[in-house]
Amino acid sequence: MSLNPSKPSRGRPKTLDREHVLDVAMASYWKEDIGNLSLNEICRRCDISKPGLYREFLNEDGLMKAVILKYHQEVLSPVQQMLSTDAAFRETLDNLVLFAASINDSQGAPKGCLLIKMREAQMHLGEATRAQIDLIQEQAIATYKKWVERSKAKGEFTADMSAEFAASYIDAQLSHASSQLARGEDPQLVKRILMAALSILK
Amino acid sequence: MSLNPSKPSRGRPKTLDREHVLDVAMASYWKEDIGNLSLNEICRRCDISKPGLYREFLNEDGLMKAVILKYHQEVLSPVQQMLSTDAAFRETLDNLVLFAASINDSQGAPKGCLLIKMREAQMHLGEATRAQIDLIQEQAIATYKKWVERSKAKGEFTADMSAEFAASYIDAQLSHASSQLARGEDPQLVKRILMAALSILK
DNA sequence: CGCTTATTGTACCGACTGGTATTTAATTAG
DNA sequence: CTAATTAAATACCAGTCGGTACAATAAGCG
Repeated sequence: MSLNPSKPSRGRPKTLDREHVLDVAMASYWKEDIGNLSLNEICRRCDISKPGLYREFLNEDGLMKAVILKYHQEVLSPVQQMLSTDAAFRETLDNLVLFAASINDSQGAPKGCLLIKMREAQMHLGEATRAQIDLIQEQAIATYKKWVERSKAKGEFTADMSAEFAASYIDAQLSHASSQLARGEDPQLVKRILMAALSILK
Repeated sequence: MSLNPSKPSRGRPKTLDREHVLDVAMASYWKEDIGNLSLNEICRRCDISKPGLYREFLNEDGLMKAVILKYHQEVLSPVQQMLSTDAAFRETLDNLVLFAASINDSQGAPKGCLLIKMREAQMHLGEATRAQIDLIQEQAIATYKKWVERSKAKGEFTADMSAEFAASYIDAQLSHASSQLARGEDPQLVKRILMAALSILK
């Protein structure tokens, strides 16, 4: 409607590129120590003024919530979609491992999952950010659970445990792998540990 | 020698109680968000002045290193000793689980392992603290490895994996359990996940 | 009693934080 | 053109941080 891309609105035209700011902020939070990344630093990196950032995101909490939302849409959603396909359980499980342990050794590349990293950051995350993280987390567990239930129905999941527990277990192991990667541990070892832990599902 | 407890040394008598400070600091770091605990706050809680703390511990890095050292001596050493007994592998493994998932629901009680919590704190830990953490970590892995090797020799460990990998795996799972507890997750669920993950060793 | 030695706490430092009041610049509407 | 509207950036705020200069204090020694 009014969101017409060619909107000759009143006032001074906006130059702040929201997506660019989110890109820079996401990469920064992902790669570096979240607790030591100030808004001032983000502004410096985006070459925007601080009031500009506050006008766009309200406050630090707003920025981080927007970042985690973008991360979910761009990185996590594809994985969740993969869990909704009809592929064989083991095949999907392998894909999950590949995703979690995906190795990108290029210097400065982000390691692990930003969501997990934020969840583990004990720092004072704002309420909105925290709520957003919890929401995504719940969605993930629910997705795992449905996946396991479908696989059980197909006879592809035979381990003796509830779908509920299996979902928690899978989430826990993937989270841990991400956390190890973020800490800089050897990706090959992380992958082996993950595969060993998930082997109880076969 | 000269460390005689009754030393009528010159100068103004010392009133700063090093052990008390370490107790308070350890409990604080253990229970709360490490990144948001300032030296000022520690001083307030110990009722000491800031220069007093600096004289005793040099700087924040020194304090944290001293804390993690105390934690190792008081909390971790007994566990490592347990791993050096001749008890049956499974029995020791059960004890390990009990320790890791030890439930203390009293309000404000520390959850999880301080060492793991510090390792995960992405915040800028000082060099001395970081080195101390790495050292203890290496010791732990080495202890696990020896334990597995002894158990293999006794025929009590039959899983098809190297002692090296088993040690990493055990450490990883215990770390993760600690991390979950610190995050406030349900201790019963954490324990079930841990037991499931360690079941591949039996 | 000073003199020396050692520890104390007050009061401060510069740097940085999240957040904002205020002015200036760029555009459309009339 | 002027007025209205919107966004821009400068310059600031109070608060906190890790860390320190320095003077006061309390003891033994002579």
